[in-house]
Amino acid sequence: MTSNKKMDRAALEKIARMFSLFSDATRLEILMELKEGALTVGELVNRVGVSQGNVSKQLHLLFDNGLLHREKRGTQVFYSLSDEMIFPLCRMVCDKLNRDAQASVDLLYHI
Amino acid sequence: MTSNKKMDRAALEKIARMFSLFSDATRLEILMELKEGALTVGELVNRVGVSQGNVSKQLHLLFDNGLLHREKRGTQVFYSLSDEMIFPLCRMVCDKLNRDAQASVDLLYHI
DNA sequence: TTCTAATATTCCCATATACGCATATTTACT
DNA sequence: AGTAAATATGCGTATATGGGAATATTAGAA
Repeated sequence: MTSNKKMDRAALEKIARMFSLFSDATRLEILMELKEGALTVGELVNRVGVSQGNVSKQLHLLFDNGLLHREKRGTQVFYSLSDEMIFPLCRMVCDKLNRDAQASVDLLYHI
Repeated sequence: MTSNKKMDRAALEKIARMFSLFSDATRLEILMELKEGALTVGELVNRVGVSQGNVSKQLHLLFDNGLLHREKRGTQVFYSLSDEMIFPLCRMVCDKLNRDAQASVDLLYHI
């Protein structure tokens, strides 16, 4: 786990796959909307600006990869976060982007 | 920054773009190889199992997005990490994958 | 059962991209 | 200048995928 040995390709592919789940704005938006709690597919369709079919597909993708929890209630399906990891992850990326943006400002300032 | 307001689409696209840089095993491998310090393109070609042209392209992609530092020395080019963010990011993803794997084991164990 | 609402799935299209190969470019050295 | 080494770039291809539209499926209500 904490070894220094080179990470093998298979492990890197799994990690890459997980990152790829976060590499789409629509999926990120879905995850953000779920921050406060479970929502139905329909409610997510209302909030995110894409088709119902697409929302459903993205939800399944996230669910299949262990990022969402699913609960059917009548004809509705409630999805909720099964892992809060996404928030600190986004936070780190945001901080990096902000650092870069600030660096650009500093550069301009220097002129 | 710490507001609760909904993150807008443009911000999410930027974040998604950054995640997409980490969503390829070859790029992750390059980043891992650079953990101990700067390496030339040629050395990276030796360590990562893809063509020279491809390594060069991935390096440029990472460089253009502010993840690598570049230094020409004669005919060689040394690339090094300009941001260590990738390691805690990978760590969190790894931990998540390990939790899931462990959960699978537990599930089997339960039978 | 029939109808309706909610969700899932299929089909198709357009775009993105990882990759190898070949070639161009750059830099140092003779 | 000419050559060789290192890196970058252009081209073509195969694959992946986000998206909408249409359709199928599921489950409750009448």
